[in-house]
Amino acid sequence: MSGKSAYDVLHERGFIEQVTDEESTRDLLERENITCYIGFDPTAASLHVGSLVPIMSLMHMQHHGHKLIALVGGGTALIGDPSGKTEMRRILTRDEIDVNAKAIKKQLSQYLDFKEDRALLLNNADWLSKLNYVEFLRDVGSCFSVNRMLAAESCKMRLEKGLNFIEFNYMLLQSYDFYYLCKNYGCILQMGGNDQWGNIVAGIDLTRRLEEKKTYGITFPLLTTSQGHKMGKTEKGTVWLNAGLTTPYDYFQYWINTEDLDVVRFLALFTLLPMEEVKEAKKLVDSELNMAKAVLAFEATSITHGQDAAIAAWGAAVNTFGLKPVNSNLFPSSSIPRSNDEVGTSAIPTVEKTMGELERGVSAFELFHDVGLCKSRGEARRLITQGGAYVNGLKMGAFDEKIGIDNIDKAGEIHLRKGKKQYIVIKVLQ
RNA sequence: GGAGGGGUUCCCGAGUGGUCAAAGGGAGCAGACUGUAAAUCUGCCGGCUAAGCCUACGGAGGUUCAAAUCCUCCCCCCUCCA
Repeated sequence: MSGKSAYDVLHERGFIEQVTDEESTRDLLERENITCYIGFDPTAASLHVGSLVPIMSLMHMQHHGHKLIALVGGGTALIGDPSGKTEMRRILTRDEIDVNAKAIKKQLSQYLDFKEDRALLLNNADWLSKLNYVEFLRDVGSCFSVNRMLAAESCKMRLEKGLNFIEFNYMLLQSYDFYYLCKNYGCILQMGGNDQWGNIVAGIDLTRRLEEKKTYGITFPLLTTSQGHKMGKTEKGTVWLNAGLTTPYDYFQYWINTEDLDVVRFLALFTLLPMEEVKEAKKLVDSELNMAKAVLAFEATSITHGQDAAIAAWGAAVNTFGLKPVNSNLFPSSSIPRSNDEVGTSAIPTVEKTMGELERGVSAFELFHDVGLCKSRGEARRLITQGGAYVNGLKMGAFDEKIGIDNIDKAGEIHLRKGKKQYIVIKVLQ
């Protein structure tokens, strides 16, 4: 990397929302290699796009030689963090959390290098579950002012709705984590979403009181799209990082559908392309802006699913949407293919059918439902009646029109399409 | 523990015996317009080859020709008091 420090990089790429002590944090990251940590909630078996900002920040930190601790909150998930949430969430069982924690550990290894202790994966259940209540109250609880906790922004929202004691304790546990990591692993920087600000500051206070050590905190902006939508949520649900839950094709589609106003911001956050190239994208409009979206989608897919999957997803987009190749003068650092010569279709969602199933013909609305394009037959009926269903590029007329062997093309496939964006290929097996 | 207020379709939220598959809004889907963007306009928006039937208004019973609406018991949430 260049002469830039990790702080500069995070700063210029838009990762930084708040810093507890900006000047000394910047100095620190320029001067020495430190250990930092971010917590991940094991409330699901996979992380989703919402966790990508922390993950990317860790990647940058690692590239600059800092040591990482990815903390899986196996212990704190038993409590449930109330910060920034309007309602209490379900408390998971110990077993569920353990399963999730393992999956997340594995997932993070795709992004971060855990070799030779360059990064550590820890589970706070290892120490939190051993705590003794009375001792904890005396040693840690005494350091917290309830008045202050109540005044915290993160608490206010919940005070209106109701907050029970177990959640109210969350801050103490997360603070204890930071103290523990500082003491045992020399970790002096905690990062997290801006909703974690209160917890991070509390951890810094606690560490200072118990260890007499200065520690630091950085928070990331809580991303919403320029429409105000949460990142990583679509009509289909959460966009997961696990290929089994969200296919690379859908993942690519998620990114290429980025709103105009978000493209530059997202290129900076979610790709590793040099900032000079990212900044160039500010000038792009129309078809060139769409190329920038393609690059964003390609790079993001490549980071999460690998380059082969990214190329396949890109190829599918070329086939289905007529995606144009990206001009060679744009984003020279990107390895996105520059021509459409060797495009495969493998990444388009595919369903297999046998000849026998199609011999007598299947009513169109049944087929659209079976194949998963419509949630119910009724929806499929409406779709077709309203003129939003296509077979091999031709608009369907009647909802009960039969689809059968006559519709199979030379490649042995039937192409179904719902609206403009959803494609399914039926592969007919002999 | 006492008093009061609530739990309605994906979400918010109206409805307090039939006209209710349930107003309105949001989300979503489709069409037009476009750039796989946004905005806008139009249609759709529980299931079922469907003028009918089935499933739905926290749960279980009951009253009634008829219940989301009335009664009984139970569960959960919120507010105030302790």
